[in-house]
Formats: sequence, C-alpha cells, structure tokens
Amino acid sequence: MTHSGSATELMPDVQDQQAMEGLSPSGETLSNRAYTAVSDMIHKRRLRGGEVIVEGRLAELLGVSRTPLREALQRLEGEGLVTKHANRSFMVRQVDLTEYLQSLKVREILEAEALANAFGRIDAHELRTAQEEIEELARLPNIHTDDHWRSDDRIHELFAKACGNPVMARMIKELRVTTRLFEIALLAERVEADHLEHTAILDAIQDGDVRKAKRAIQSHIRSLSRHAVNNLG
Amino acid sequence: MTHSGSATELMPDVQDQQAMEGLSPSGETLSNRAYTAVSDMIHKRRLRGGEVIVEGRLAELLGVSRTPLREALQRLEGEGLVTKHANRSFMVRQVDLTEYLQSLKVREILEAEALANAFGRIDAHELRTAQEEIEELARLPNIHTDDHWRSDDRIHELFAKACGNPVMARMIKELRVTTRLFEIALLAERVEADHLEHTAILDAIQDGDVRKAKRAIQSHIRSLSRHAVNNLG
DNA sequence: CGTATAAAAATTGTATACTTTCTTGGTGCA
DNA sequence: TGCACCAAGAAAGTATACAATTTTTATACG
Repeated sequence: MTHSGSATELMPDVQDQQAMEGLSPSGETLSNRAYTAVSDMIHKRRLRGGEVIVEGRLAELLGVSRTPLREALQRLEGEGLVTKHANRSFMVRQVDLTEYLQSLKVREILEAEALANAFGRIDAHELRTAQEEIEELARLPNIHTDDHWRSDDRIHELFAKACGNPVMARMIKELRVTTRLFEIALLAERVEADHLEHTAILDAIQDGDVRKAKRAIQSHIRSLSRHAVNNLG
Repeated sequence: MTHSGSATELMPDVQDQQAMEGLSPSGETLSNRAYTAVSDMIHKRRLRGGEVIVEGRLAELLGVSRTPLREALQRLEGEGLVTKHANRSFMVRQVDLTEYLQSLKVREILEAEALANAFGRIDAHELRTAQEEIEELARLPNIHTDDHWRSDDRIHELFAKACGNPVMARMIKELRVTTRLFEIALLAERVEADHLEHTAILDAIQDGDVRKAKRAIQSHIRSLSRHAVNNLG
C-alpha cells in the first residue's frame, strides 16, 4: 500500500506485507475480501438499510483503495444487497414490506415446486444434519443470530439444490437475499416459529410425503408474510 | 480527455470535448455507455458466447479506459450476460441446452402465474399495439432480428409488468436474459412459430379467457423447448 | 431573518501508472 | 527428442492522481 521506500532495498524488514488482515483468509483478491466484508457488515446490521455508502470512508475502513471496493459494491448491486442512490452513490438496499411480501409470494411458488421435484433426491445424511442442527439451536438458551441464519440457509438450500434445476435454485437463492434483508430487522420474534415450521418441513421430507411437504413449505412462507404484516403492516 | 494544456487557458478551443461519441447519446457516464455498448455487442452477436474478453482491447475499441469498462462488465456479470472465466478474465456467457431448458421450465411456471394474475389489469391499448406489431412483422418479407426481439420483449413484458408483483416481473426478466442469449443463436427458424404462438396468447387475453391464456403461454414455452431439443439435442 | 449566490469541501467518475499473476516461448541439459 | 526451468510478455488487480459533479457552508443582499 504505501510504497515502503525507494528502489534501493530488496528484502529487509518485509513485515508490513501482511499487516492488515482483518478476518478474511487473505488468499483471495482484495475485491473479494471487500465483497465478503461488506456483505457481512450488511448482514450483521453494521450497515443499515437505507444507509448511504461513502466509498472513500468505507474503503479506508476496510484498508483497501476505492478500486476494489467499488468492484465489490457493483457485485453486491447485482446481487441486490446495495442499490444506486438517486444521484450516484451507493446505499444499502432497503426492502419494504410490499417488496418483502411480493418476494415471498414468488418464493412460495418456486420453493413448493422445487421441494416436490427434490423428492427422492435429498441426501438422507444432509437431512439428518439439518434436523440435528435445529434441535441443537432449540436447546440453546439465547438466540445466536448467525447460527439461526445458517440453519435457515441449510434447510432451504437442501431442497433448492436437490431439485435438479440449478436455474430454479439460483432464483430461489436470489429471492432469499431480498427476504433475508428484510427479516434481519425483525429476527427475534421469528426464531421459535421458524424452528417449528422448519422441523415440520424436514419431517415431511423424511416421511416421503410430498403433499405434506408442499403444504409445510407453503404454510411456512405464509407464516412469514403474516408475521411481517402483523408487526409492520 | 487528454489534458489539453496547462492551467493558463480558460476557455479557448474547447472542441475536443465531445469528440468521441460513437452511437450512444453521450449524456450518460462512460460506464453506462460502455455497458450498453457491450450489451449490444453481445445481443448483436459481435461478441460470441464463450468468447474471452480482453479488457484492454475492448476498452480501446470503445474509446474508454479500463476503469469504466470493468465497471460495465461487472454489472453485466450481475445480469448474467458475462461470467468470470476460470482463471480471471471475463467471457461472454455461453448458455448450453441444459441451462436453456431449465430456464424455460422456471419461466413456464412463473409466466403462467403472472399471466393469470395480470388478467383484468392489462391495458387494452398496449395489447392492441402488441397485436399490430406482430401482424406488421408477419407481413415483412425478410426477418429483421432487432424488431423480432423487440416484439418478443413487448409481449412477454406486457403481462409480466401487469401482474401486480414487480418482484415476479424482475425474475421473469432475468430468466429471459438467459433464454434470449441462447435463442439468439438459432433465431431464423423460430420466427414464424413465435408469431403464431404470440398471437394465440394475445387473442386469449383479449377474449378474457384465463385458462386459454395460461395454456397458450405454457404451450409457447414448451414449443421453445422442443425446438431447441430438436435442433441441438 | 430568509434567501440567493458563490466559494469551499466532499464525493463520485475516469485515466493512468504500477504490481502481481499467468502465459508463452526459448534455451540448456539429460 | 523431450522435459524442466527461466525469462519476457501479456493481462488482470490495485493504487493513486486528477476531473467533474454534487453538496455544504458562508456571506451578502433583500
């Protein structure tokens, strides 16, 4: 970063080389690191929805120049985590209730379909792991956000990935970025209901009952809608 | 953009300012221009699927520096028109038959749903315009690609946008980027069938017959699948 | 006291120079 | 002849300088 001297030195005191690893396993490019860092900040609510991103400030915070940061922001824009503010600067995407409900509607259609197609292809071991994870989380006294979302991801990806149609899986994943962004704001009250409803889905899968599984995923997603409307509508 | 002199001059000979407009209405930023330019090149097949993009070369071709070009490429990546090649360079996305069929499957589900939801909300005038456009195209002796795709866009957006769920509309649009990319390669033989099938859809809408319209869109999309399989499978 | 305006500051957009990584071609040795 | 190794080149990754634009602040005028 700062050219640490003139051209006279060759190897001495090479120690600021790796001086700035934050959390990420510095093997990747700086843009990748910036990408995951910003994504994390959004998911962890350190960057709030609607907040304007000032490239210079954020770049400095992450210890990179604006170039790789901008690259990261552009990728995040494609993914829907940030948008271009009216004039020109980036802002963290704010998903309102309307859009949330719309996304859930589409998810309901696609995830029910995916689940039905996934039947017979879901790995028994992965299913077991997901079930155990839920039980484990249910046992813990207080919620830990990260784990909850990780489990949520695992379950929904379980059948999205197994449905035999990667394109469908990608659409579902994309929709879940939107809904997640909204849900982050009102996590706490959902935890218990999520656990119950997720368990119902996994049980139906284990029983090999397609109808029941489809109903379970639909009622799960409708429950999310209802919850959101009740709390914010 | 060559710094046309020192700080001594104030306003004389300002004429290389606008020197480099290619086709685009230079009101926008260079990245925007690069974005539409590259998008066009892909749609017009001047950049073929699978082709590796060399930033330096393409930037020079477009008359911009690498910075705005990269920005454009990143946005196009988010949109699915280009991907990151194994190592690191960008390449024009190549959609294979498998992915095409998968995308059509999802489109079939979503577009049928969108069409059903759009009933009663479709503007009669827009419907009429779309119908007239088809007739007009059918009359022309030889195909003109651009017009064909424009008409295709108009029809599918007609109900996607009217379905009352912008998220669903966005998903459909995104899927159509993928399928379009594939279809560009085998246009000619589809033109006639497209006209017929599109007309059938619009007629059903005009009749106010939901069932018939749903069947029409489904059979249109299945016809696309069959055509692709027959020609390439 | 408010408003218009201009100067200053801040912020994004773009070019370019530099660095790192990958590719390619050649040379020497087995 | 073939393979390994190294050097030279090409291309992507990154930093930085600068330009263009927007926002803020300060000041003067009504």
